[in-house]
Amino acid sequence: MPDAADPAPMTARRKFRREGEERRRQDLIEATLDCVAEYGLQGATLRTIALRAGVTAGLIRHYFPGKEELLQGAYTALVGRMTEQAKAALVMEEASPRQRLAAFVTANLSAPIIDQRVFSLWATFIGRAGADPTLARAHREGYLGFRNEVEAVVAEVLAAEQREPDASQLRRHAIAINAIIDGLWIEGCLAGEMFSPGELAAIGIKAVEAELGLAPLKQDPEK
Amino acid sequence: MPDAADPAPMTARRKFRREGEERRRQDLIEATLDCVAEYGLQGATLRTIALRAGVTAGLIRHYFPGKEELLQGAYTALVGRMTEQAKAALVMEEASPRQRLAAFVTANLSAPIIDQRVFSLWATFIGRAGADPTLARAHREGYLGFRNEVEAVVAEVLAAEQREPDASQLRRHAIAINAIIDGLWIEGCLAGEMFSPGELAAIGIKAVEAELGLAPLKQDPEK
DNA sequence: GGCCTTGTTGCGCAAGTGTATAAATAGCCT
DNA sequence: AGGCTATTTATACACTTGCGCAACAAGGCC
Repeated sequence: MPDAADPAPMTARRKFRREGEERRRQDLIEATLDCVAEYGLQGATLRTIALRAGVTAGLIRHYFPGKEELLQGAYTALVGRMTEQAKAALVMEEASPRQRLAAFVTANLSAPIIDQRVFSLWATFIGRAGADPTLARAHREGYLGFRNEVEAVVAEVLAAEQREPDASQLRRHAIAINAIIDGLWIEGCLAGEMFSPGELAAIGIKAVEAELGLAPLKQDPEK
Repeated sequence: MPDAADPAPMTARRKFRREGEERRRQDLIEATLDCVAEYGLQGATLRTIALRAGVTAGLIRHYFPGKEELLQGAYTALVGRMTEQAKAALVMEEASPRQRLAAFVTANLSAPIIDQRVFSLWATFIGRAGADPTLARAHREGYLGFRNEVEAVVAEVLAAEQREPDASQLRRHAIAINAIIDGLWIEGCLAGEMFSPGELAAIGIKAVEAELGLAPLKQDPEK
């Protein structure tokens, strides 16, 4: 009785809630992306990630075999979201091919695709592509998927203009248009304040139409 | 005599050579860039860098107050080299503005500017621009410098064609052309094998000429 | 040649890292 | 209500990290 003194836990054990497995995984991945975007790969430690997710570090190992798998999961989620958003701008039915192309360019050069956080994540991960074949392949697949979408719309646009480009020309157009969008996307993410709202999209549309040899729609042709 | 036993250094102290200050700094910065490109920011530890540079880790502190300054120095050196190389393609005298523009595009889309290592470095550092104002400013300055160069050549090209674009048009052209070059540069660095030699340059030149509304030089106009 | 400066090494340290594992408790099932 | 189990916490551990410091020696100077 008297001997077993009061356990007197000086520090109470932390309260916690049990969450569904999928929910926790998503939370952890989101916290990982937050940390990578904010502190870089070196600053994204398990403890920081756990803190951001509102759990303790040990829990991560319950959902991921190790840090590497967590990062891979985070990158996969990021790429998935990016390509999904980019392609979403193409689904508008009942619009002329040209309108769809313009809408596609505009969507890819406006919020939420123009976003500094996403750019930071993209750059941080893609910077490792040279050393990590997994990343390199993931980029390649995403890039080709995106380019094929572009190529499909371009084909529609040119068909509507009674032009019949061969496969080689189509490929070149798609590569060039993809580059235009990528280049403007980067600048918009890195220094958005340098451009007035809608300016990047306008520049992009003009450049794309020039690449395809399309006459401007409304304005008088050049000066 | 007998007491002070043989010091008997089991391991001999490492031999070394004294190098000039500037030489050592450059070596250390180069080793840093190597490590960052190969292992990322997290893998670029003082010990790894020192090993690559052929010195011991402690020496780094003799030349840089801390790791952060070393990384800043490395990034500064990288940016300097990149812009220097990019601009070097413009110095050719005795060439028509159009030839200079084409040469500029070609140079920026060929080796050594198309280079996976440099791209990895660029991406790794620029990914931190969102969180590090120093990096953001460095990028901004480099970008504007590059864009101004582009704008100057564009002005020359259009002047030679008897066209008189206003400042706003010139700005838009420069932004678009810069984006074209950047976008193609990225693809060339990330997946160079996907393009035949000179293909990116050819696509870039065509896209730039389309953006400026220039008729192709040799071939019959379009198809 | 011997000294003196200082570039350079070698080692130690506290903080932080990813991983491993035991102890606790939240919440479902009966 | 009470037990079971899987989720979650907490702690330990081996290792690495950036940094500080004292000893050492390379190479110029007299």
